[in-house]
Amino acid sequence: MLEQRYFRDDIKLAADLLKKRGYTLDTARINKLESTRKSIQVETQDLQSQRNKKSKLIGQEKSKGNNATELLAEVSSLGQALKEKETQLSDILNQLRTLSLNVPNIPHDSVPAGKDENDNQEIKKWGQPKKYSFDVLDHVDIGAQLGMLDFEVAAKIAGSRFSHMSGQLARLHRVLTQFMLDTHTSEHGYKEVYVPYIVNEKSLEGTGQLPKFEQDLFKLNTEQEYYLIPTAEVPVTNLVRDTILNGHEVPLKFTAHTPCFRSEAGSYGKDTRGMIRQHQFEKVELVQIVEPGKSYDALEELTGHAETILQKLELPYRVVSLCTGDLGFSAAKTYDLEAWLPAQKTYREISSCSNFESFQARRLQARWRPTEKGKPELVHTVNGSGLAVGRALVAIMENYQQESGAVAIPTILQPYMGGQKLIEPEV
RNA sequence: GGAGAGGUGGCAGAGUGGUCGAAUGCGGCGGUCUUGAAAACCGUUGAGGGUUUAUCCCCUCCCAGGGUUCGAAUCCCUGCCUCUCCGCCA
Repeated sequence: MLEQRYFRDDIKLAADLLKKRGYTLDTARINKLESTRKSIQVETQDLQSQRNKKSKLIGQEKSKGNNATELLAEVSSLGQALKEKETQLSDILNQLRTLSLNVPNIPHDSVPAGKDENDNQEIKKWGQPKKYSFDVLDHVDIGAQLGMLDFEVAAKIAGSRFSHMSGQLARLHRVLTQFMLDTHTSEHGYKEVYVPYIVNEKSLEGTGQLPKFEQDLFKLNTEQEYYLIPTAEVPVTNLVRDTILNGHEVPLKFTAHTPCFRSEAGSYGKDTRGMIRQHQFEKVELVQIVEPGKSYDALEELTGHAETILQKLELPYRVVSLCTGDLGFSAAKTYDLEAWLPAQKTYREISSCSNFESFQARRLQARWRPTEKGKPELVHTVNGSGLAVGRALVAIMENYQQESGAVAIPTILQPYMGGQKLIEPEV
């Protein structure tokens, strides 16, 4: 959600800024709503004020033992008009709210202009893709050869876009999250949190998934409006919903490991092979709640924390700054980390780190008090994956594959795997 | 799942339908006193919004949403949450 002042004082500017990301703001409608809002609000408040005064007088008269028939008549005639105005006002406020909940964030100045992912800007590259003396396989074939990755049985149990792992591969998958969490808590200063995997509408509205992206979510068929989380960003960021933090509490740095559930509606035919795009996957998330002036530093820092994981795993990757056209709904700026996949001979997204500025905070009413006596201000929220565990596993399988069909274990993970250096096919 | 109790300001805790945005206590902030601090005393202390250059002024908010009423923190309905007891259970 954008600042109200954009709608009131500078709608032209807002429209121009949003144009950059290919969004057309309905300025005519907003202007109209805004001007009626203004007059109706003033009228409503005036009527309310009259009513309050007269009702108070009635009370005073009655306590003196007088009967205030005249006043009573005056006020009840106000009642009808007031009720009408109040309904009109709340109707307009609702319309404005719905409208603003559907307006995306404004891209930061530093975001490269562009239409789609082809215009994203590569910021840096790290590591050298290995040369292989044999024909590389993709993770699906590697997994099949190991006998530890099975999509058919997953399809039987659930359906398409699910996976089943077993043995050492399942262990490596688990160990990866362990390693990521340990790194972020002990080296990067994040506090580990455990959170619900099911959330209510309010939480999803707070982080921007609702009302616009309901079709991407799994909604539970229960009496209450429950959804499975699409990312830990939702429950973790909502920790600070409706709170005013003291100056010394900021920044907050949280990390959480959760499963993520995405309906992937509208991605038919995309990444149908393998575990790149699943309905259920694991992710270690990084979330920072920071003061407004520091959110861009925090974004750089947090992105670095995610990069650290890739570096420790010795996986070649690159950092890409998403262009205005490819930016997510809530983000003001996003870096994607893309790991090298030898089978696809390309870099694929494995983490996405974004600064939302005050966009989420405004929806969440997440604020802080800069000074003891000062007025509360909105915080900024920054988050990123650190990393997507399934995709990290894919990257390891493909980058560390051996001619024998085995997969080497990255040095950093070997202690977690009981000193084992290799995952070999089951006989 | 059954039975009961309750949700009020940073916290604790009052509140006969009529100056209640809310007593009181604690905490916080400012001051007096003190070499300094503590104690004591005095004052102050919620959030959002409208109008305004600003002050003033006004409106809304006592879990949420409806309703009754000239007037609701107080009465009625619905939902959510918390607590206690019983049952079941990882």
